[in-house]
Amino acid sequence: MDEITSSFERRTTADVVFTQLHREIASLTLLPGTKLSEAEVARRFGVSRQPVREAFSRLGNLELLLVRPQKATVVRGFSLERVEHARFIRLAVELEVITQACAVWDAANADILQKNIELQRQALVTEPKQFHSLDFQFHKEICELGGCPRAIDAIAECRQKIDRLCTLSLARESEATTLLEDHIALADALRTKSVERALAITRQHLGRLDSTIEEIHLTHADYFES
Amino acid sequence: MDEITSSFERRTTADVVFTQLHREIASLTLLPGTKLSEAEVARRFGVSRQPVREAFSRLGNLELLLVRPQKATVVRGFSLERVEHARFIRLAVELEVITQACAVWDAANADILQKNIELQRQALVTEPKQFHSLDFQFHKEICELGGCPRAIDAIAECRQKIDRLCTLSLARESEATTLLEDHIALADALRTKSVERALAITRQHLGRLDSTIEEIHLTHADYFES
DNA sequence: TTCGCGTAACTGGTATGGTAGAATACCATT
DNA sequence: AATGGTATTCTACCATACCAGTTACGCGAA
Repeated sequence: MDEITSSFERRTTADVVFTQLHREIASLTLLPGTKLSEAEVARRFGVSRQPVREAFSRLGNLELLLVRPQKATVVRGFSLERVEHARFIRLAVELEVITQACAVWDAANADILQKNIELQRQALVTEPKQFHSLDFQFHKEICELGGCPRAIDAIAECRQKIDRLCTLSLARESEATTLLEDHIALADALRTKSVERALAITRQHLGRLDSTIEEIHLTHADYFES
Repeated sequence: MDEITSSFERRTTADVVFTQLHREIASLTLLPGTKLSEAEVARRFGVSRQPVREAFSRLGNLELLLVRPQKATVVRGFSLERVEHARFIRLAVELEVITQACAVWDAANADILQKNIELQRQALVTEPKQFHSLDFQFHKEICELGGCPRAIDAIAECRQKIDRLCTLSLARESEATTLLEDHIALADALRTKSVERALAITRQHLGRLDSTIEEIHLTHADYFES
């Protein structure tokens, strides 16, 4: 999740400002449409405007901020187009990961994945909060064991864009059971190397977000840009 | 500093520096390993260090520059891992685009694509240089007609990373004939909505880059990082 | 000659002041 | 009251100066 907090390297002031602002935007502490100014943020953090500027630039690259010359910079809202694009890319990548994983899958891989599923099952009843990180871990292990270790980065990037949106949904917890069933089915399809079935499950699995996205689009239309 | 660089939007100094440096890096005018310093580039463009800094930051985000605190900034070399990752993502996206395109393809779409192919055929004998832009256009039209207009952006992003590498290859021209044949076969598969065949062709089509990449990895090992 | 060390010449990061352009408030005129 | 032009006040952008690490070079000693 946190490729940002690669905390070994020297952390510059700009890094600190960036990380904090990123957190606040992603968690919707800063709502879409909020106006930010270099000077104001600089005062808030007790630093000069330069590192703030740097942070703004990076957040702009991530499409979290809209900074236009000589005009106020604002927190970007959601865009159905961008969210659907991210969802599309993630689907495409996951499908190809599954395809390649099926080609190399063996019993050892299946066992490793099974262990993760057991943890998910436990988390579902004891610590639902932890389920999401296990979910991520599940997909990550498929990438790594399937021979596409870097694919998880692309997936995480897409997830990030969608997750900011899904923070608004209330129904996420109740879906965990369904997601776990998907994971079990997917692990089984992998074990038997049933490519077509694994792909179909993946499509359905990722498709479950669509209703959530649609719901939020209707209930929080004011947070959307276009 | 007020040269009318590009018509409508106001182009900041940082934009100009970024665009120019990007061009030079992508075209290998600036070779991997070349050391750049903010001050030096600033002098070269006759601007202050600030816009240069901004440009460096953006190029760093694109993994074209490696900027490390208190040490010299260098033009990043190639990395087989990064190139293969880009190739992987592109393949994944193209495959899913084809899948979705097959689902909605109709005769009108087939005609539009056919026109492009005719142009490619002509370009092959008259203006080989133009073939590559038609190639891009071909894939773009599939995206748009297939209902994934933004997918071409992701594809272009991957292409960019690979193209910088392929500039080093001599054999690209001779491959054009093969690529055209792929395009013809792909268009045919789409017209008949043969999903599996279209996917297989796409895999083969994109796989043709592998030998080129491998060749360059061997002949220009010094431009590679890891 | 070779090795060790200190210094000087870099590097990018930060702070601050000033500038041009865009938005807004406000007053004059109709 | 409605509207047009103007002045004020925002904004991000750019330039300059300074700082803290890093590197490289040269000098002196072994």
